[in-house]
Amino acid sequence: MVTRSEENYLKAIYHLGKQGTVAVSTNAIAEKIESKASSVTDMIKKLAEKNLANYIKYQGVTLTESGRLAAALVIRKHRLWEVFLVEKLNFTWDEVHDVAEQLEHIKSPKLVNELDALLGFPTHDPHGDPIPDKDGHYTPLKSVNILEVEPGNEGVLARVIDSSDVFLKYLNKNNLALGDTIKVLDFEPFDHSLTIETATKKMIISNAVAKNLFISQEL
Amino acid sequence: MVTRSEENYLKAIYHLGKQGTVAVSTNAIAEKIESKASSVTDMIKKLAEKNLANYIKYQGVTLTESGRLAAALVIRKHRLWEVFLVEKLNFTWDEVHDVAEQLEHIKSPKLVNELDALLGFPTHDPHGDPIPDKDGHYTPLKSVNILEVEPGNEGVLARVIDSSDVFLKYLNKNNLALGDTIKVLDFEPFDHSLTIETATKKMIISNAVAKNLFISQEL
DNA sequence: AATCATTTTTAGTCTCATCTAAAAATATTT
DNA sequence: AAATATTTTTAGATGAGACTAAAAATGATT
Repeated sequence: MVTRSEENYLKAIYHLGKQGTVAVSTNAIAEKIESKASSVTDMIKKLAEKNLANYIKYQGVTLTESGRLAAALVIRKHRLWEVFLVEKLNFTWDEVHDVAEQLEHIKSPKLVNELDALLGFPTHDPHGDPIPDKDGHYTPLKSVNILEVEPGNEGVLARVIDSSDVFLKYLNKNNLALGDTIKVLDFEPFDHSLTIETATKKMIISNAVAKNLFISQEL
Repeated sequence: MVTRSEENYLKAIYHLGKQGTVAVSTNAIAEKIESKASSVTDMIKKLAEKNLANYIKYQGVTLTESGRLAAALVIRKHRLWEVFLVEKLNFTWDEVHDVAEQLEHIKSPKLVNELDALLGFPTHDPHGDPIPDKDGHYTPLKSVNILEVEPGNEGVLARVIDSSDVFLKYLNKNNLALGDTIKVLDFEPFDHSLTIETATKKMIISNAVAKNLFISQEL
């Protein structure tokens, strides 16, 4: 049995180390999970013991095949629940995270599969992140940071990185939502801000905001 | 903060002691929760410390007003999730219990209220048990065991007690479901079995089955 | 009322997941 | 390459929540 706490560590390693393929440092995990390095060392040992992680002292940690799968399945649940909360229970995308963080640990294969079906087998969560399938696989969205788009080109807002309350509220306030078409008009070299145009208006976004917006140009 | 474990104890006391109004023994709780009497004593002390329970050594335990509310809200969540699983996710009523046992501990007032709305504010769960409202109140179903019904009278199947797989499968096989109107035709003193009549057929049910069927005569 | 049986409580131990403080290893700087 | 700084690990402690075994209280029986 993988405990709730172990699942959280697996998730952190998965996110920090490109699906757990790249070694992640003890401190990085501690920061992500908001714990202390010593706690992380303890837990990593336990994960290695259970064959979920590869660990060499002082060298950081990666995930084994089964660790990677376990992490992906937790992330799958997290993102499916996020879709459910937004689509069926009228949550806004800045409200879903804490609840999904609890729901992702519910253990019931049937529940996950039925939830998936109820939602129509979604491929992305409300933040634009891809939802892994039952085998932990997904096709990463080919999205590009809006700062790398040449002025004059446009695309669909496909993903945001920061999922803090303030940032998502900022997006709401400015009528920016996933799926919106955004055209890049101008890049300002002085402060690295961007002028963009949406269906409804023209606006200037700071570099700090732009860094968090990813658009997909295909679709 | 009420922990998951504390919630389980509150629920047990609530169920065993008529909403926690009647003193419940340490042993009874231990049996219900599948733990040991010593563990129960420890936990009861903690609940009393938090003003959720009234505890006098060797005299059993009752719930305080806030303990009663806390327990009712957990039960509310449990039963709402059961409805959700059956109505939206194609669970059969014998599959819901374990999962609902996990889901009932999710903390999010918004989640509960929205779920309630999504389900159309149900008043009873799939087993016929009433769902408490936000204040922990509910009108207990005035249902009576079918063995206590005078031959000749009828009612609506409102509640079943046994929720084991075999029993629920038995009901399915014999086309008996909650909401069905059942008329009692005859009581057989020899083996305490009953002859009943449903919309579709006449049948004889054993005493063991009859003990688990409750019908409501108003509605 | 005295003995026996049962229930409940206490005392002490265990595991899990965390922490602090100190020691050890690695990385960086001069 | 030595000294200093940073990171990581170890050692030992803590709090939940559970357990076993023994002691204390209550209840039942003669």
